[in-house]
Amino acid sequence: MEKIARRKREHLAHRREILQAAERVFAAKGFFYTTMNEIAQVAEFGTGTLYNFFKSKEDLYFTLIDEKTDEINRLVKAELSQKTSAIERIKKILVLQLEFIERNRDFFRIYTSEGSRFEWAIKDDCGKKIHDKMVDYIQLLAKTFEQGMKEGELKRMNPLDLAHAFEGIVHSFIFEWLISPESYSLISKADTILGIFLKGTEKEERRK
Amino acid sequence: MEKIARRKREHLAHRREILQAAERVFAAKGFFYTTMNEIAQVAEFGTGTLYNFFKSKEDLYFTLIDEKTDEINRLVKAELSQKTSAIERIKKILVLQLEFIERNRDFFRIYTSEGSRFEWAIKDDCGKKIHDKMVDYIQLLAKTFEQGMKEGELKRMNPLDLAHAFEGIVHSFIFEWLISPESYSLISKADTILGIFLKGTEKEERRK
DNA sequence: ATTAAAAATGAATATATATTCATAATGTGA
DNA sequence: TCACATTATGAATATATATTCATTTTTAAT
Repeated sequence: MEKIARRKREHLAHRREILQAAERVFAAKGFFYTTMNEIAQVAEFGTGTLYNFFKSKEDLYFTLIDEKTDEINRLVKAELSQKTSAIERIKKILVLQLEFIERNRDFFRIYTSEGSRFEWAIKDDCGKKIHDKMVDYIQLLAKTFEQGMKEGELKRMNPLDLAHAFEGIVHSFIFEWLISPESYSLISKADTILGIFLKGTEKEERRK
Repeated sequence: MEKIARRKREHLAHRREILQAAERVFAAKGFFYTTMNEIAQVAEFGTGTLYNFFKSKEDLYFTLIDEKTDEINRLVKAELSQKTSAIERIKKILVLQLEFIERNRDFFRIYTSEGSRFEWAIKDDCGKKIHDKMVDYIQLLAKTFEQGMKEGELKRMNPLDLAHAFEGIVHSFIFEWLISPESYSLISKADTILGIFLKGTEKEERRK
Protein backbone atom coordinates (compact mmCIF):
# COMPACT_ATOMS: atom_id res chain seq x y z
CA MET A 1 0.00 0.00 0.00
CA GLU A 2 1.33 3.34 -0.97
CA LYS A 3 1.42 5.89 1.77
CA ILE A 4 2.76 8.49 -0.54
CA ALA A 5 -0.12 10.87 0.12
CA ARG A 6 0.59 10.98 3.79
CA ARG A 7 4.26 11.53 3.07
CA LYS A 8 3.40 14.54 1.03
CA ARG A 9 1.13 15.94 3.70
CA GLU A 10 3.79 15.57 6.35
CA HIS A 11 6.40 17.12 4.16
CA LEU A 12 4.19 20.14 3.68
CA ALA A 13 3.43 20.30 7.37
CA HIS A 14 7.13 20.33 8.20
CA ARG A 15 7.75 22.96 5.60
CA ARG A 16 5.08 25.11 7.12
CA GLU A 17 6.52 24.66 10.60
CA ILE A 18 9.89 25.80 9.39
CA LEU A 19 8.39 28.82 7.69
CA GLN A 20 6.54 29.73 10.84
CA ALA A 21 9.64 29.43 12.97
CA ALA A 22 11.56 31.52 10.47
CA GLU A 23 8.85 34.14 10.58
CA ARG A 24 9.16 34.45 14.33
CA VAL A 25 12.91 34.75 14.35
CA PHE A 26 13.31 36.98 11.32
CA ALA A 27 10.67 39.32 12.71
CA ALA A 28 12.51 39.58 15.99
CA LYS A 29 16.05 39.97 14.68
CA GLY A 30 16.04 40.79 11.01
CA PHE A 31 17.59 38.80 8.21
CA PHE A 32 21.25 39.16 9.01
CA TYR A 33 21.17 38.71 12.74
CA THR A 34 19.12 35.55 12.40
CA THR A 35 21.03 32.27 12.13
CA MET A 36 19.85 29.11 10.46
CA ASN A 37 20.72 27.35 13.67
CA GLU A 38 18.31 29.45 15.63
CA ILE A 39 15.50 28.90 13.17
CA ALA A 40 16.18 25.18 13.31
CA GLN A 41 15.98 25.18 17.09
CA VAL A 42 12.74 27.10 17.15
CA ALA A 43 11.32 24.79 14.51
CA GLU A 44 12.62 21.79 16.48
CA PHE A 45 14.59 20.39 13.60
CA GLY A 46 18.27 19.82 13.02
CA THR A 47 20.14 22.56 11.21
CA GLY A 48 20.76 20.42 8.16
CA THR A 49 17.10 19.57 7.85
CA LEU A 50 16.24 23.08 6.80
CA TYR A 51 18.28 22.51 3.68
CA ASN A 52 16.05 19.64 2.67
CA PHE A 53 13.29 22.20 2.32
CA PHE A 54 15.02 25.39 1.23
CA LYS A 55 18.19 25.68 -0.72
CA SER A 56 19.57 28.62 1.25
CA LYS A 57 18.83 31.14 3.95
CA GLU A 58 17.81 33.65 1.34
CA ASP A 59 15.56 31.16 -0.32
CA LEU A 60 13.82 30.53 2.97
CA TYR A 61 13.49 34.24 3.60
CA PHE A 62 12.10 35.13 0.23
CA THR A 63 9.78 32.17 0.11
CA LEU A 64 8.34 33.36 3.37
CA ILE A 65 7.70 36.85 2.07
CA ASP A 66 6.53 35.64 -1.27
CA GLU A 67 3.88 33.27 0.01
CA LYS A 68 2.41 35.69 2.50
CA THR A 69 2.36 38.44 -0.09
CA ASP A 70 0.41 36.18 -2.39
CA GLU A 71 -2.03 35.49 0.39
CA ILE A 72 -3.00 39.11 0.86
CA ASN A 73 -2.89 39.85 -2.84
CA ARG A 74 -5.45 37.11 -3.39
CA LEU A 75 -7.72 38.65 -0.76
CA VAL A 76 -7.52 42.06 -2.34
CA LYS A 77 -8.05 40.78 -5.85
CA ALA A 78 -11.12 38.88 -4.76
CA GLU A 79 -12.48 42.05 -3.25
CA LEU A 80 -11.77 44.06 -6.36
CA SER A 81 -13.74 41.70 -8.53
CA GLN A 82 -16.88 42.78 -6.68
CA LYS A 83 -19.00 45.32 -8.50
CA THR A 84 -19.36 48.18 -6.07
CA SER A 85 -18.43 51.84 -6.17
CA ALA A 86 -14.77 52.75 -6.12
CA ILE A 87 -14.94 54.36 -2.70
CA GLU A 88 -16.65 51.31 -1.29
CA ARG A 89 -13.87 49.17 -2.64
CA ILE A 90 -11.19 51.37 -1.23
CA LYS A 91 -12.81 51.09 2.16
CA LYS A 92 -12.97 47.34 1.84
CA ILE A 93 -9.37 47.03 0.72
CA LEU A 94 -8.24 49.18 3.59
CA VAL A 95 -10.08 47.10 6.15
CA LEU A 96 -8.89 43.87 4.58
CA GLN A 97 -5.32 45.05 4.69
CA LEU A 98 -5.51 46.21 8.28
CA GLU A 99 -7.17 43.01 9.43
CA PHE A 100 -4.60 40.91 7.64
CA ILE A 101 -1.78 42.80 9.24
CA GLU A 102 -3.33 42.54 12.65
CA ARG A 103 -3.38 38.78 12.17
CA ASN A 104 0.19 38.74 10.84
CA ARG A 105 2.12 41.16 12.98
CA ASP A 106 5.38 39.24 12.74
CA PHE A 107 5.23 38.98 9.04
CA PHE A 108 4.80 42.67 8.60
CA ARG A 109 7.83 43.45 10.67
CA ILE A 110 9.72 41.51 8.09
CA TYR A 111 7.87 42.95 5.16
CA THR A 112 8.30 46.57 6.12
CA SER A 113 12.01 46.14 6.71
CA GLU A 114 12.24 44.66 3.28
CA GLY A 115 10.57 47.50 1.44
CA SER A 116 13.81 49.25 0.85
CA ARG A 117 16.77 47.12 1.64
CA PHE A 118 16.75 44.47 -0.97
CA GLU A 119 15.76 46.28 -4.11
CA TRP A 120 19.19 47.64 -4.54
CA ALA A 121 21.22 45.16 -2.59
CA ILE A 122 20.21 41.98 -4.30
CA LYS A 123 19.74 41.67 -7.99
CA ASP A 124 18.74 38.04 -7.58
CA ASP A 125 15.47 36.84 -8.95
CA CYS A 126 14.15 36.54 -5.42
CA GLY A 127 14.26 40.22 -4.60
CA LYS A 128 13.04 41.06 -8.07
CA LYS A 129 10.04 38.82 -7.66
CA ILE A 130 8.95 40.47 -4.44
CA HIS A 131 9.44 43.90 -5.88
CA ASP A 132 7.36 43.03 -8.92
CA LYS A 133 4.54 41.96 -6.67
CA MET A 134 4.66 45.25 -4.83
CA VAL A 135 4.44 47.05 -8.14
CA ASP A 136 1.52 44.88 -9.23
CA TYR A 137 -0.29 45.72 -6.07
CA ILE A 138 0.18 49.44 -6.55
CA GLN A 139 -1.04 49.13 -10.12
CA LEU A 140 -4.14 47.38 -8.87
CA LEU A 141 -4.84 50.23 -6.49
CA ALA A 142 -4.16 52.78 -9.20
CA LYS A 143 -6.71 51.09 -11.47
CA THR A 144 -9.32 51.29 -8.75
CA PHE A 145 -8.62 54.97 -8.23
CA GLU A 146 -8.77 55.61 -11.93
CA GLN A 147 -12.14 54.01 -12.08
CA GLY A 148 -13.24 56.17 -9.18
CA MET A 149 -12.27 59.22 -11.19
CA LYS A 150 -14.19 58.04 -14.23
CA GLU A 151 -17.26 57.49 -12.11
CA GLY A 152 -16.93 60.98 -10.72
CA GLU A 153 -16.27 59.93 -7.14
CA LEU A 154 -12.67 61.08 -7.00
CA LYS A 155 -10.86 64.18 -8.18
CA ARG A 156 -8.95 63.84 -11.41
CA MET A 157 -5.27 63.36 -10.79
CA ASN A 158 -2.45 60.96 -11.55
CA PRO A 159 -3.80 57.61 -10.29
CA LEU A 160 -0.34 56.28 -9.54
CA ASP A 161 0.38 59.29 -7.35
CA LEU A 162 -2.83 58.58 -5.58
CA ALA A 163 -1.97 54.95 -5.03
CA HIS A 164 1.38 55.88 -3.58
CA ALA A 165 -0.14 58.45 -1.30
CA PHE A 166 -2.70 55.96 -0.08
CA GLU A 167 -0.16 53.25 0.61
CA GLY A 168 2.05 55.83 2.25
CA ILE A 169 -0.60 56.81 4.75
CA VAL A 170 -1.54 53.22 5.43
CA HIS A 171 2.07 52.19 5.91
CA SER A 172 2.80 54.95 8.33
CA PHE A 173 -0.08 53.84 10.52
CA ILE A 174 1.00 50.22 10.28
CA PHE A 175 4.52 51.16 11.16
CA GLU A 176 3.42 53.16 14.14
CA TRP A 177 1.29 50.27 15.31
CA LEU A 178 4.16 47.84 14.89
CA ILE A 179 6.56 49.74 17.07
CA SER A 180 4.03 50.93 19.58
CA PRO A 181 4.44 49.29 22.99
CA GLU A 182 0.78 49.62 23.93
CA SER A 183 -1.33 47.36 21.79
CA TYR A 184 -4.37 48.95 20.22
CA SER A 185 -6.51 47.79 17.39
CA LEU A 186 -5.08 48.76 14.05
CA ILE A 187 -8.48 48.51 12.42
CA SER A 188 -9.71 51.28 14.68
CA LYS A 189 -7.56 53.59 12.58
CA ALA A 190 -9.44 52.83 9.37
CA ASP A 191 -11.81 55.77 9.64
CA THR A 192 -9.01 58.18 10.43
CA ILE A 193 -7.04 57.01 7.44
CA LEU A 194 -9.99 57.15 5.11
CA GLY A 195 -11.04 60.54 6.43
CA ILE A 196 -7.66 62.09 5.78
CA PHE A 197 -7.33 60.47 2.42
CA LEU A 198 -10.74 61.39 1.11
CA LYS A 199 -11.57 64.66 2.84
CA GLY A 200 -8.17 66.10 3.58
CA THR A 201 -7.12 67.92 6.71
CA GLU A 202 -7.87 71.54 5.97
CA LYS A 203 -10.90 72.94 7.69
CA GLU A 204 -13.86 73.02 5.31
CA GLU A 205 -15.11 76.56 5.89
CA ARG A 206 -11.75 77.92 4.82
CA ARG A 207 -12.36 76.72 1.29
CA LYS A 208 -13.85 78.93 -1.37
CA MET B 1 55.32 77.14 16.19
CA GLU B 2 52.36 74.95 16.81
CA LYS B 3 50.54 73.72 13.77
CA ILE B 4 47.96 71.98 15.82
CA ALA B 5 45.11 73.92 14.23
CA ARG B 6 45.95 72.66 10.80
CA ARG B 7 46.21 69.15 12.17
CA LYS B 8 42.74 69.41 13.49
CA ARG B 9 41.39 70.71 10.23
CA GLU B 10 42.98 67.88 8.29
CA HIS B 11 41.72 65.33 10.72
CA LEU B 12 38.22 66.62 10.21
CA ALA B 13 38.66 66.68 6.46
CA HIS B 14 39.75 63.06 6.46
CA ARG B 15 36.86 62.14 8.66
CA ARG B 16 34.46 63.80 6.26
CA GLU B 17 36.01 62.00 3.30
CA ILE B 18 35.53 58.68 4.98
CA LEU B 19 31.93 59.51 5.81
CA GLN B 20 31.29 60.49 2.22
CA ALA B 21 32.80 57.30 0.89
CA ALA B 22 30.78 55.30 3.38
CA GLU B 23 27.65 57.10 2.26
CA ARG B 24 28.23 56.11 -1.33
CA VAL B 25 28.90 52.47 -0.59
CA PHE B 26 26.23 51.95 2.04
CA ALA B 27 23.67 53.54 -0.24
CA ALA B 28 24.58 51.20 -3.04
CA LYS B 29 24.81 47.96 -1.10
CA GLY B 30 23.26 48.34 2.31
CA PHE B 31 24.93 47.90 5.67
CA PHE B 32 25.66 44.20 5.62
CA TYR B 33 26.86 43.80 2.07
CA THR B 34 29.27 46.69 2.50
CA THR B 35 32.78 45.87 3.70
CA MET B 36 35.13 48.15 5.55
CA ASN B 37 37.70 47.32 2.96
CA GLU B 38 35.55 48.68 0.18
CA ILE B 39 34.82 51.88 2.03
CA ALA B 40 38.53 52.29 2.66
CA GLN B 41 39.31 51.87 -1.01
CA VAL B 42 36.69 54.37 -2.10
CA ALA B 43 37.95 56.80 0.52
CA GLU B 44 41.53 56.10 -0.57
CA PHE B 45 42.73 55.12 2.86
CA GLY B 46 44.07 51.90 4.29
CA THR B 47 41.57 49.64 5.99
CA GLY B 48 43.08 50.17 9.39
CA THR B 49 42.88 53.91 9.05
CA LEU B 50 39.12 53.88 9.30
CA TYR B 51 39.51 52.64 12.84
CA ASN B 52 41.44 55.73 13.80
CA PHE B 53 38.25 57.65 13.14
CA PHE B 54 35.44 55.28 14.02
CA LYS B 55 35.53 52.51 16.52
CA SER B 56 33.53 50.05 14.44
CA LYS B 57 31.55 49.60 11.28
CA GLU B 58 28.36 50.26 13.15
CA ASP B 59 29.78 53.38 14.69
CA LEU B 60 30.66 54.68 11.24
CA TYR B 61 27.22 53.83 9.96
CA PHE B 62 25.30 55.42 12.77
CA THR B 63 27.49 58.49 12.87
CA LEU B 64 26.70 58.98 9.21
CA ILE B 65 22.97 58.79 9.76
CA ASP B 66 23.10 60.79 12.92
CA GLU B 67 24.95 63.76 11.51
CA LYS B 68 22.84 64.05 8.38
CA THR B 69 19.67 63.73 10.43
CA ASP B 70 20.83 66.59 12.60
CA GLU B 71 21.48 68.65 9.52
CA ILE B 72 17.92 68.46 8.26
CA ASN B 73 16.45 68.73 11.71
CA ARG B 74 18.27 72.02 12.14
CA LEU B 75 16.83 73.31 8.89
CA VAL B 76 13.31 72.38 9.89
CA LYS B 77 13.63 73.82 13.36
CA ALA B 78 14.89 77.09 11.96
CA GLU B 79 11.88 77.23 9.68
CA LEU B 80 9.49 76.48 12.52
CA SER B 81 10.77 79.37 14.56
CA GLN B 82 9.34 81.73 11.94
CA LYS B 83 6.03 83.29 12.84
CA THR B 84 3.75 82.42 9.95
CA SER B 85 0.50 80.52 9.65
CA ALA B 86 0.57 76.78 10.23
CA ILE B 87 -0.26 75.93 6.65
CA GLU B 88 2.50 78.21 5.40
CA ARG B 89 4.92 76.41 7.66
CA ILE B 90 3.82 73.02 6.51
CA LYS B 91 4.42 74.08 2.94
CA LYS B 92 7.85 75.35 3.82
CA ILE B 93 8.79 72.23 5.73
CA LEU B 94 7.67 70.07 2.85
CA VAL B 95 9.71 72.01 0.32
CA LEU B 96 12.73 72.05 2.63
CA GLN B 97 12.52 68.33 3.10
CA LEU B 98 12.15 67.59 -0.60
CA GLU B 99 15.01 69.89 -1.53
CA PHE B 100 17.25 68.35 1.09
CA ILE B 101 16.52 64.89 -0.17
CA GLU B 102 17.11 65.88 -3.73
CA ARG B 103 20.54 67.07 -2.67
CA ASN B 104 21.20 63.94 -0.60
CA ARG B 105 19.84 61.07 -2.64
CA ASP B 106 22.41 58.57 -1.41
CA PHE B 107 21.84 59.40 2.17
CA PHE B 108 18.15 58.80 1.90
CA ARG B 109 18.62 55.39 0.42
CA ILE B 110 20.37 54.57 3.63
CA TYR B 111 17.91 56.37 5.82
CA THR B 112 14.82 54.76 4.40
CA SER B 113 16.29 51.30 4.71
CA GLU B 114 17.02 52.08 8.30
CA GLY B 115 13.53 53.14 9.25
CA SER B 116 12.56 49.67 10.17
CA ARG B 117 15.48 47.36 10.40
CA PHE B 118 17.39 48.52 13.40
CA GLU B 119 14.75 49.44 15.88
CA TRP B 120 14.21 45.85 16.78
CA ALA B 121 17.51 44.36 15.76
CA ILE B 122 19.87 46.49 17.74
CA LYS B 123 19.24 47.63 21.22
CA ASP B 124 22.49 49.55 21.24
CA ASP B 125 22.51 53.22 22.04
CA CYS B 126 23.24 53.98 18.42
CA GLY B 127 19.99 52.69 17.03
CA LYS B 128 18.14 54.14 19.96
CA LYS B 129 19.58 57.57 19.31
CA ILE B 130 18.46 57.62 15.70
CA HIS B 131 15.04 56.42 16.64
CA ASP B 132 14.69 59.10 19.26
CA LYS B 133 15.49 61.71 16.67
CA MET B 134 12.80 60.38 14.40
CA VAL B 135 10.34 60.60 17.24
CA ASP B 136 11.41 64.15 18.00
CA TYR B 137 10.85 65.12 14.44
CA ILE B 138 7.36 63.68 14.39
CA GLN B 139 6.59 65.50 17.62
CA LEU B 140 7.72 68.73 16.04
CA LEU B 141 5.37 68.20 13.15
CA ALA B 142 2.55 67.27 15.47
CA LYS B 143 3.01 70.52 17.38
CA THR B 144 2.74 72.48 14.18
CA PHE B 145 -0.44 70.69 13.23
CA GLU B 146 -1.87 71.24 16.67
CA GLN B 147 -1.24 74.91 16.34
CA GLY B 148 -2.95 74.85 12.95
CA MET B 149 -6.01 73.40 14.61
CA LYS B 150 -6.04 76.02 17.33
CA GLU B 151 -5.83 78.73 14.73
CA GLY B 152 -8.75 77.18 12.87
CA GLU B 153 -6.80 76.30 9.76
CA LEU B 154 -6.96 72.54 10.19
CA LYS B 155 -9.69 70.15 11.20
CA ARG B 156 -9.57 68.97 14.75
CA MET B 157 -8.06 65.53 15.05
CA ASN B 158 -5.25 63.69 16.77
CA PRO B 159 -2.16 65.71 15.82
CA LEU B 160 0.13 62.70 16.05
CA ASP B 161 -2.05 60.81 13.60
CA LEU B 162 -1.81 63.77 11.32
CA ALA B 163 1.94 63.90 11.57
CA HIS B 164 2.20 60.23 10.75
CA ALA B 165 -0.12 60.55 7.80
CA PHE B 166 1.87 63.50 6.48
CA GLU B 167 5.21 61.77 6.79
CA GLY B 168 3.65 58.67 5.27
CA ILE B 169 2.62 60.48 2.13
CA VAL B 170 5.91 62.30 1.86
CA HIS B 171 7.91 59.11 2.34
CA SER B 172 6.00 57.22 -0.29
CA PHE B 173 6.79 59.92 -2.83
CA ILE B 174 10.43 59.98 -1.79
CA PHE B 175 10.61 56.24 -2.03
CA GLU B 176 9.09 56.23 -5.46
CA TRP B 177 11.53 58.88 -6.56
CA LEU B 178 14.47 56.93 -5.16
CA ILE B 179 13.72 53.76 -7.04
CA SER B 180 12.49 55.40 -10.20
CA PRO B 181 14.87 54.93 -13.12
CA GLU B 182 13.85 58.15 -14.86
CA SER B 183 14.99 61.13 -12.89
CA TYR B 184 12.42 63.79 -12.31
CA SER B 185 12.38 66.63 -9.84
CA LEU B 186 11.10 65.53 -6.47
CA ILE B 187 10.14 69.08 -5.60
CA SER B 188 7.69 69.07 -8.49
CA LYS B 189 5.59 66.71 -6.37
CA ALA B 190 5.16 69.22 -3.56
CA ASP B 191 1.85 70.57 -4.81
CA THR B 192 0.44 67.10 -5.37
CA ILE B 193 1.39 66.06 -1.87
CA LEU B 194 0.03 69.19 -0.28
CA GLY B 195 -3.15 68.99 -2.32
CA ILE B 196 -3.91 65.46 -1.23
CA PHE B 197 -3.03 66.15 2.36
CA LEU B 198 -5.02 69.35 2.73
CA LYS B 199 -7.94 68.91 0.36
CA GLY B 200 -8.30 65.13 0.13
CA THR B 201 -9.08 63.13 -2.93
CA GLU B 202 -12.84 62.92 -2.98
CA LYS B 203 -14.57 65.08 -5.53
CA GLU B 204 -15.90 68.23 -3.86
CA GLU B 205 -19.43 68.30 -5.24
CA ARG B 206 -20.09 64.90 -3.70
CA ARG B 207 -19.86 66.39 -0.23
CA LYS B 208 -22.93 67.55 1.62
C1' DA C 1 69.61 66.45 9.45
C1' DT C 2 67.83 64.45 13.62
C1' DT C 3 64.42 62.98 16.43
C1' DA C 4 60.15 61.98 18.47
C1' DA C 5 55.32 62.06 18.15
C1' DA C 6 51.30 61.18 15.30
C1' DA C 7 49.06 58.94 11.63
C1' DA C 8 48.56 55.52 8.15
C1' DT C 9 48.93 50.89 6.74
C1' DG C 10 47.55 46.17 5.37
C1' DA C 11 48.81 41.49 6.49
C1' DA C 12 47.55 38.45 10.14
C1' DT C 13 44.04 37.17 13.56
C1' DA C 14 39.86 35.86 15.41
C1' DT C 15 35.32 34.86 14.90
C1' DA C 16 31.04 33.76 13.23
C1' DT C 17 27.95 31.08 10.57
C1' DA C 18 26.02 29.29 6.03
C1' DT C 19 26.35 25.08 4.01
C1' DT C 20 27.73 20.20 3.34
C1' DC C 21 27.82 15.42 4.00
C1' DA C 22 28.82 11.01 6.20
C1' DT C 23 26.06 8.79 9.44
C1' DA C 24 21.97 7.64 12.09
C1' DA C 25 17.15 7.22 12.57
C1' DT C 26 12.84 6.31 10.75
C1' DG C 27 9.39 4.66 7.86
C1' DT C 28 7.69 1.21 4.24
C1' DG C 29 6.52 -3.01 2.02
C1' DA C 30 7.40 -7.99 1.74
C1' DT D 1 12.05 -9.62 10.83
C1' DC D 2 14.59 -7.95 7.01
C1' DA D 3 16.19 -4.93 3.30
C1' DC D 4 15.48 -0.80 1.25
C1' DA D 5 14.41 4.08 0.63
C1' DT D 6 13.63 8.26 2.59
C1' DT D 7 14.48 11.74 5.87
C1' DA D 8 16.80 13.87 9.75
C1' DT D 9 21.01 15.12 11.95
C1' DG D 10 24.76 18.04 13.73
C1' DA D 11 29.73 18.00 13.70
C1' DA D 12 33.05 19.42 10.37
C1' DT D 13 34.16 22.51 6.51
C1' DA D 14 34.77 26.51 4.04
C1' DT D 15 34.47 31.19 3.70
C1' DA D 16 34.11 35.80 4.55
C1' DT D 17 35.30 39.94 6.88
C1' DA D 18 35.53 43.00 11.13
C1' DT D 19 39.14 44.22 13.83
C1' DT D 20 43.94 44.47 15.60
C1' DC D 21 48.67 45.71 15.81
C1' DA D 22 53.57 45.60 14.65
C1' DT D 23 55.65 48.20 11.22
C1' DT D 24 56.28 52.03 8.07
C1' DT D 25 55.53 56.69 6.69
C1' DT D 26 54.73 61.38 7.53
C1' DT D 27 54.92 65.56 10.16
C1' DA D 28 56.96 69.37 12.79
C1' DA D 29 60.05 71.37 15.74
C1' DT D 30 65.00 71.94 16.89
